[in-house]
Amino acid sequence: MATIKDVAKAAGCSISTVSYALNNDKRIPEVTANRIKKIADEINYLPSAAARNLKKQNTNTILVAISNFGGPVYNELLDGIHNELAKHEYTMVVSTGASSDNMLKQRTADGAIISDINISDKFLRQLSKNFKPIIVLDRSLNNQNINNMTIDNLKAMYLLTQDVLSKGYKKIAYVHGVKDTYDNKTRFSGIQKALRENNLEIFKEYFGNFTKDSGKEIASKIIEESIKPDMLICGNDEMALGIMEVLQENNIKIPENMGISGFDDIQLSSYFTPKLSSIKINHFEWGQKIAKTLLRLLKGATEKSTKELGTLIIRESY
Amino acid sequence: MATIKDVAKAAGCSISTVSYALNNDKRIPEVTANRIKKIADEINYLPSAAARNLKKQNTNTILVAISNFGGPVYNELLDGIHNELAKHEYTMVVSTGASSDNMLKQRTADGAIISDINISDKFLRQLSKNFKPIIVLDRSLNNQNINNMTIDNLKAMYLLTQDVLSKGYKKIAYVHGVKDTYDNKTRFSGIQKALRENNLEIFKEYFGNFTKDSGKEIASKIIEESIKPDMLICGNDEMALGIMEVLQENNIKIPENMGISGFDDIQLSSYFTPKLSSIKINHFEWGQKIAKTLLRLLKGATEKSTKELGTLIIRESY
DNA sequence: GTGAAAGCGCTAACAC
DNA sequence: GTGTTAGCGCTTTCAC
Repeated sequence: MATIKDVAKAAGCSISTVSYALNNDKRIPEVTANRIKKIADEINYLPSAAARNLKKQNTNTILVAISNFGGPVYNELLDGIHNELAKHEYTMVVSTGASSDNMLKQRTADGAIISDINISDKFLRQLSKNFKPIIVLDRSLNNQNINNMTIDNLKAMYLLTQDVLSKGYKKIAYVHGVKDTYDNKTRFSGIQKALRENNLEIFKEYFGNFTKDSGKEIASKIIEESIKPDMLICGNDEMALGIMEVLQENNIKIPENMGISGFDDIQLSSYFTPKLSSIKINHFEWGQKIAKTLLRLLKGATEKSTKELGTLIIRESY
Repeated sequence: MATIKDVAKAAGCSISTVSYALNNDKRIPEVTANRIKKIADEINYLPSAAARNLKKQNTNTILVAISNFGGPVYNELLDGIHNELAKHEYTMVVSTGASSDNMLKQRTADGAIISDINISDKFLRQLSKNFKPIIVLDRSLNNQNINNMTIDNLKAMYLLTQDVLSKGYKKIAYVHGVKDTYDNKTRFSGIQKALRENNLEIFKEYFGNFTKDSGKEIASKIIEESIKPDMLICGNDEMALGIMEVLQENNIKIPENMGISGFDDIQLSSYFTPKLSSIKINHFEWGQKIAKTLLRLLKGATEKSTKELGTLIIRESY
């Protein structure tokens, strides 16, 4: 590995001159700078991030921590964030699980975007003491170094429930995702709010974990029940899809025998028969907004927490 | 930010003792070590990756560079790689576009896994001079520091084509993905090999770019052709899905009027009507294999290039 | 068992 | 315009 010293030797100058030249400092005449750059290139020199980061006390990198790569919701969000960050010469890096912990602890990034319920509030609060801007997408957590930008789950579910009610459904059940998560709780709150305003109560609650498999299990239970709900509002699309699959295999017709709705509007949902009604979030745009906010935070700005609005997509499932 | 110095001061010992204690060096008695660890914790000390990386000349991090987050094929692959790497205390980080370039150049990782055709062979070869193990998944590139682990496209497509032939299809067309990519070329070669062995020739070639939209465009053309193929072998599922959508809208029945096949077996393909026949790759397991190989490479082992086998999934589309 | 000190590869203040 | 040098925060060799 060639270092700045090697370049200096090859160019017959000092390492500071090399450093200046390579960083386009105006004091070095263009001719000299170009000569040095050429030499650096020839001996295959690439600056070491470790040394530079240590000296500059920053990394020019943003970490995005997600709960897993397998889910269908992150893709566009990540592309949106990256799209915006790249415009500003920031490097974006994505991690999950233990890797996120490591990256966060070691301050391998100048800022972080968190969407991983496995990372505890406590850890994040601890971290925020030494780590500048953190934006959380999956919880309501706030302090001088932590901002939250969440989806307006409550409002979206409130609207959806009102629409469901207007279609005449009476026995409305909610299919929970992971119980204590921010998304699940606020989604449920939206339903309850709409129900309450209509002097109704939730007919039944089922408990899943946001996965398709948990939806299937729930559907198996529903099939055996003598008194069934007439509408299932699900915490997300994946559970709704799992439920529909099993229900239909057991000759329960959707929406004739039972209505169902999801949340997220993943791609699959519009291909399923019947097409799933859901709440659509423009994840790409949301990602861009998040990145823009982070960039402002990095510059020292103070930002308010925001809520991203979803739009109700009514298709065939209720 | 607390540094090792602050810990030393607080503990009333030297920084070397702190370093030893924190790294579980056996020379430090457990009592002392625990006391120091507790103090470090109290003052919120976390070691700096930059300093440590600079000193140790490694990062304990693996970079995975992919072409975009939007595609449906990477998810399981990434989870597979991470799953294996995490077992060995490595940090995995994923990047795309310019971020990948930056990470690679700056040696922010000890090794890299590349699946991004936007990164040139030349750049990779250059990089391999200073950067230890690189595994490429999307091309056939080899030198002492670069290994390739690709999908056995040729074999898979050969098998698929033979199956297609056995079903009686005669006018077989190929829908290309991005023309000069390894995946596209080798997939086409597999088809040609099978055709040749049966004294047949490709009936027609269409040119897309692996996206659903390019599939739609191609379908629009096909509709207007007076002499149509009776079978479309597509370079991947996404194009096949796009084609099917448009074809069906125009009353061309699949598989009655025209057969079609994909490659990758993405989740959507089994939900589409008709269900798409494709080549399935177990991306999670493949990811694990890749990580294991990389880990061995990191230890200095020499590895041969490998080809991951796909399995033919015959459903309803031909 | 503990500490002093060198040094990893850079940046930037300062001197000339 | 160019060079000298301190120092970022660690690890590790060498003394004691």
